[in-house]
Amino acid sequence: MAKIDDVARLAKVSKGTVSNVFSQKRPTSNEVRERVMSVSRQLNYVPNHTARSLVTKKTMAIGLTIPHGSFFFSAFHTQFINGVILEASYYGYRVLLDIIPLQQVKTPFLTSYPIDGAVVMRPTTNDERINLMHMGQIPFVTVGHVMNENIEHSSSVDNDNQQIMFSICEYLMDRGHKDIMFLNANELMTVSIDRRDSFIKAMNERGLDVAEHMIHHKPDLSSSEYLDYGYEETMNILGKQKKKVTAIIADDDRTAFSVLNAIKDLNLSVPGDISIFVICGDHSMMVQSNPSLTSMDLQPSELGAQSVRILMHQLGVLPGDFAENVIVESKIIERNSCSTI
Amino acid sequence: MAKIDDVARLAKVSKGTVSNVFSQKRPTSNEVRERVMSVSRQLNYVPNHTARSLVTKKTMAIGLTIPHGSFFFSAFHTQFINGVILEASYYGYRVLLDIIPLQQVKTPFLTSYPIDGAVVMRPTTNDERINLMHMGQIPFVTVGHVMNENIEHSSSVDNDNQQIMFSICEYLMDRGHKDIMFLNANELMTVSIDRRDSFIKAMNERGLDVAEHMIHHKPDLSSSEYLDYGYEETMNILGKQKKKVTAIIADDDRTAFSVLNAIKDLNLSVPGDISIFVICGDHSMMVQSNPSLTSMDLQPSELGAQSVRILMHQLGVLPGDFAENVIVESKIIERNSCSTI
DNA sequence: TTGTACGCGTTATCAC
DNA sequence: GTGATAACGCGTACAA
Repeated sequence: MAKIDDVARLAKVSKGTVSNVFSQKRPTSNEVRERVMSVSRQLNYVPNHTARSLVTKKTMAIGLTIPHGSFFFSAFHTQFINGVILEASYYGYRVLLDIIPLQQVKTPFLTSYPIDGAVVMRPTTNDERINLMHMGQIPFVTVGHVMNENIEHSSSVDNDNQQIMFSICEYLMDRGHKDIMFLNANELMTVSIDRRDSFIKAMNERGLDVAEHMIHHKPDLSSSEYLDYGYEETMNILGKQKKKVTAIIADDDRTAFSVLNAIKDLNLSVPGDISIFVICGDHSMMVQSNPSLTSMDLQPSELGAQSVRILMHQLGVLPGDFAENVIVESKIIERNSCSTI
Repeated sequence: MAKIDDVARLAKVSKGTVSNVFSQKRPTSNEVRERVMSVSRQLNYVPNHTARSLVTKKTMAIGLTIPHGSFFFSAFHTQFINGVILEASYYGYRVLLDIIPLQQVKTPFLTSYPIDGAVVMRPTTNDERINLMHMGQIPFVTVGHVMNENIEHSSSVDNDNQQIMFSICEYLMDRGHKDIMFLNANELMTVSIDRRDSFIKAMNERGLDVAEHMIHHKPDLSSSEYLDYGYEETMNILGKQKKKVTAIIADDDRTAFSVLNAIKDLNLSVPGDISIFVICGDHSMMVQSNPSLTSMDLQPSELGAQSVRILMHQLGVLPGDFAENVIVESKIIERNSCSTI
């Protein structure tokens, strides 16, 4: 690989000039620029990213940490990631995927992170990843709010989880449903805590109690039940335990589909016997299902884009003030999986 | 941020010793190690990744280039990415997501890539990304074979596309289907060329011609028809043009679902009137569909893992010889979307 | 085992 | 507008 000195020598200019030609931080004369570029092409020279980073202290990359225990993305994750990538590339940033293995490694981080900031998806209570960001002084934005001790302020993007659960419950209760089962996300995620609390609150406000068997949490990846969570819970509660359930709220598309299969195997129908409401539902997947699934549009792509934008503000790439905690709109998309009883 | 000198001073050792404690490239006495680690914790010191990279010439990251024109992942991509990430993390490597915008930027790369190697998904003919890797001397592995001029040898992982198409055609023809429509992937991808050729060959060998309207290619992202490709083509050929079609081969899950919707709107049924076969079908999605969709299991996760393994060989992380071109097994998973006529 | 000088490739900061 | 030189933070020979 050719280096800057080689170019400087052949173009009969100094290193600094070559640097300026590429970085465009200072003007250069046309003549010199042409010469430098010509020699660079000839030598197949490009500035060394690492050396540049060492002095600018910018890696031009942001980290994207995928949540604990959800290694198999749902459409929500996919859309979210798309939003992040697109927005980041807009500012010249790349995205470094970051997976924290469930089994914590002995030496978590034997080196600093080669990133300028991070987007943390779906934090858990006392999320270790966030403590590390905090300690490492790495600017970060979470999707879902932070519940770590010692961390007071931090940027976040989220939907209004309380409003979401209230809307869903209201929607179902207005249609006569009282026995609503909630298949929540993994219980470690703060967003699932928010939603559970709001679910109970919404039910209580209408004078309805929530029995313990009406709320379930997705097991984590290590569990053998991970993939068939929706199926298992539905078979267990509706089939084996014969509990009365007229509506099921499913956290994501996979869970919902899994529930559909269980309902079929129980010789029940949707929405005739059971209504289904999906929280994180991708439009194209909801539509293709039979019946099509009523869901909440959480705008995952917008969540991703917004989180990057906040990060860019923190990094000083985007100027001006910015809201530390942004709420992205969400609304009900009515399809054919909920009926009135 | 504390640096290595600070630690060395406080621990009363030299820089070199601190370096050795962290890199473990040379043995150090217990006593010294303890002292260094203690001071490091106290100072919140971690080695600087960038500085380390500058001298080791390794970034410990691999690039993952997502294909042109398929910004919305299908389950195939998701599974593949999972395989890549998991396998890479096993070797201590991170994954840098790399999207090449459709609109080529004027200055494609004003800097070297901060990666040690790359996995290139679904290359196109004369894929520009591959030329860049080639020029930049970056080791890479493609998923699907390379069709670039000037590039003779290159590592790749793939399924046996010819065998796949022959198996599918045989499967359908054995059930009496002669009028098979193929909704292929984007025509730029080499894998779609392989499959198209094999499709025609398989049909011809049984004495069947393939009319032009029986093969279609997914438009690229910029097209407004991108999202509803399967729906549009089905409505057009079966509905508007009233062509005879008894079976449809869909490239991926989204296309298949989209086809299902069209068939429903045409008041036809699956598999009664039309049989459907999916090439890249995610199990959990195929199963949930009604009827469940017969598909090929391409083992995307295994494709991902294998591609990383080959890359690790190229990088010298994994010792020994290795096959340059690996074929991953694929087999038909029979479900309920194909019938005999 | 430990300490030291030097190299890695670039950018920033001065002079000119 | 351009040239020389000092950082940037770490790894690694080499000498001790």
